[in-house]
Amino acid sequence: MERASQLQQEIKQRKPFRSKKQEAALGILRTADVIHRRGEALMAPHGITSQQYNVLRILRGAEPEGLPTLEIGHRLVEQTPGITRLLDRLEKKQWVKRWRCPEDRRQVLCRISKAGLALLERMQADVDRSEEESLQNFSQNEIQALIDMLDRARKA
Amino acid sequence: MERASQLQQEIKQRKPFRSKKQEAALGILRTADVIHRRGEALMAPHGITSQQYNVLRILRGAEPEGLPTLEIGHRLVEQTPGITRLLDRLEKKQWVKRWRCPEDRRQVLCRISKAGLALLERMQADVDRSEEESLQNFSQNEIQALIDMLDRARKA
DNA sequence: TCTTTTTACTTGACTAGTCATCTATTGTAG
DNA sequence: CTACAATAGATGACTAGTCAAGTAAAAAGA
Repeated sequence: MERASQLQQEIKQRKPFRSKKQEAALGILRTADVIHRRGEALMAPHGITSQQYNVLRILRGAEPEGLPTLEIGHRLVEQTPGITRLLDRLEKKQWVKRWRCPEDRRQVLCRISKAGLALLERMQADVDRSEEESLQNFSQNEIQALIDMLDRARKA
Repeated sequence: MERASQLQQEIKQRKPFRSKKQEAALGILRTADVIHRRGEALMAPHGITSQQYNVLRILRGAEPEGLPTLEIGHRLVEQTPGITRLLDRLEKKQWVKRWRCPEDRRQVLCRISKAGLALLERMQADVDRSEEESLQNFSQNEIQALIDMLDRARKA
C-alpha cells in the first residue's frame, strides 16, 4: 500500500498516476510553473515581466549591433506575432529602440537602450541569486544528471 | 576547453551559463515548454486546449457531485479570474454545466456534461500515449530520481 | 526584365493568466 | 439581531502566446 506521492497530494488527485513517466512529465510542468512564478515575483517590482527581461538580456548580448525582430523570437522559441508586440511594449517603455534595417528594408533592427541596460544592471544581483535558489540543495552530480535528463526529454 | 552545452546551443547563447544550477533551472523551463507544446498539438484537433482538458479531467474525477469554481482553480494552481472565464468557454461549448449551489448561494457548482465525458473518452488513448512519450527512453530509476528532484525543487 | 516565391514582419481575433475592484452571501462578534 | 468581516465569484484592464491573413521588400526563375 504505497503512500500517495507528493505531486499527487499537491494536485489533490484521488487516483494514483497511471504511470511514473506521466507523473514525471507533470512534475516538470508544475516545477516549471513554480520557477516561473518565482521569476515573475522577482521582476514585478521593477515593472517588467520575465519574458520582457529575457528579451532585454538577449539584446544586451547582441550589443552593439542589435538584432532583427524574428531572431529574438527564435532565441525565445516564441512565434512571431508575440515577439512583435512584446517589442512594442518594450519600445513604449523606452527600453529598446527599433529602426528599419537599411540593407534589408524588410527587417526591423532592435537594440537595447541606455535605460534598458541600466535596468538590467539594477536587477542583476537579485536575478543571479534567485536563479540558483530553486536548486539550492542539490549536489553537482544531481544537477548534472538533471540537466542531462532534461536534454534527452526535449530531444525525444 | 568544454564544449558548449546542448541547451546553450539551443538558445544560441554565446556566454556559458554562470552556473550549472542556472542551466538546470532554464532546462526545466524549456523542457516544460516542449512538453506543453506537444500536449497542445495533441489537443488542438479535438477543438480543446490543454488547460480546458485538465479542467474536464478534474471534473470527471469529481463526478457525480461536481465542484465549486474556485476548487477547480486550486487544483490547477490558477488564480480565480482565469478559471471563471475558462469555465465560461467550456460551458459555451456545452462540455460543462454550472448552477448556483442551493446550500451556499455564493458558490457556483460545475459538472462535466455527457458531451464532455464523451470527448475525454475519445481523447483518452492519444493522451495516454503522448504523456509518456517524452520520457520514453528513461529507466525506472531515472524516472524516480527525476520525480524526486523535481519535488525537492518545488519545495525549495 | 518581369513575374513568382520567399522572407520579415504586422494586424486581427482568440485563449489564458494576472491584478485590482466590485457584488452577493455567509459567518461572526457585539 | 445587526453591523462588520470573510468568502465565492464576476468584471475590467493588461501581458502574453497562438493561428490566420495581409503587406512590403528581397530573391529566384523564365
